[in-house]
Amino acid sequence: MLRLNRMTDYAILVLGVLHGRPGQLLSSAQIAQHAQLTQATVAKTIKALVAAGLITTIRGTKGGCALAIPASKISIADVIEAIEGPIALTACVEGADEPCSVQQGCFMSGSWNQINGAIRSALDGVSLSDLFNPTNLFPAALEMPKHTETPSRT
Amino acid sequence: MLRLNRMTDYAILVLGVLHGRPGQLLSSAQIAQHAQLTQATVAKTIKALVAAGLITTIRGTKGGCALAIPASKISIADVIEAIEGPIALTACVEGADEPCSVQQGCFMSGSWNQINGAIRSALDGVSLSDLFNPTNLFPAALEMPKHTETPSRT
DNA sequence: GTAAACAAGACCAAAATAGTCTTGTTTATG
DNA sequence: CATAAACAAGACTATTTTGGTCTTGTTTAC
Repeated sequence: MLRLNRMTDYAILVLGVLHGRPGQLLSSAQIAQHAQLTQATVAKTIKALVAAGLITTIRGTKGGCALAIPASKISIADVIEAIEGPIALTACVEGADEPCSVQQGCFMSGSWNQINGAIRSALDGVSLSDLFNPTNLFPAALEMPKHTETPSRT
Repeated sequence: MLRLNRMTDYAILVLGVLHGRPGQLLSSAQIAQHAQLTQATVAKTIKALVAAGLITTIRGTKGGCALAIPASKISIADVIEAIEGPIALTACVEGADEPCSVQQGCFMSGSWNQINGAIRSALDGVSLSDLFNPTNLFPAALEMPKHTETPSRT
């Protein structure tokens, strides 16, 4: 199923909230409220997004988070990599933690790298603003929708 | 990480064994031996591959398995779908079991479908024979390598 | 100094995955 | 026709991964 894990889903939600309120510093509690998640879960998500350089935070009272770079410059691939690590279908790939133990390196790795590259560029080709403002698809401008229930993507 | 689950890895191994011995009927025990897996695990893998129509089996003594269609006609996407179900990054997609509960359908689904389509075609573009005979990449003909240890792909 | 906010990691719970086992059916062979 | 070899199918268990919570610490505005 190649499913994204739930944390990645949350990350997209969090980024969507920030995207919908440009220029504002939002606390993790505020984000949690808008995304319908607990503050603890949002904090965990934020940690990964900060580490990846996608959002910036300011500590202390009056602190909060904001997008570090414009949503149009953040690709889906960036988000997935921030949460789940490198995008690759197997470990038979350069830089994998635990290389395939098949003799003389995996004979398939060439093809897998090709596949992974194609997937990577598919994910790189869609930015968060494409995702949040699908005005290309539906010319009538849409508001940033509010998630009112659990995200629930299988 | 978008990783394939281990069963899919096994499936590719099993198909690789069959591909390496064209025209032969191999029992699950023989396949298990060549793939360095237990017979029970191979049997489970075979079940899914048969259900997907990728291999055929003959029951009874002298029975066994063989590829149902040439390896060049089986894409990676076929194998993944056989084991893991539909290829899609989220459930925000037509036909998902549990649709995203966001109001009025998920506003992102258009973009996700686009992404999923790109991934799907990347996986569709590589056949098992591409994977097993990467002669395009390395002109010198390579033998079907033997997996001598656990597949171990993370 | 106090409270609001981020930071980081330990830890527990729940869910998904992998693997095993048992029982049943089919069929070639002597 | 009995037997053994092979597939078929599903129940069940164990392991691993993931998700979520909790605690403690640091920073900073007031």
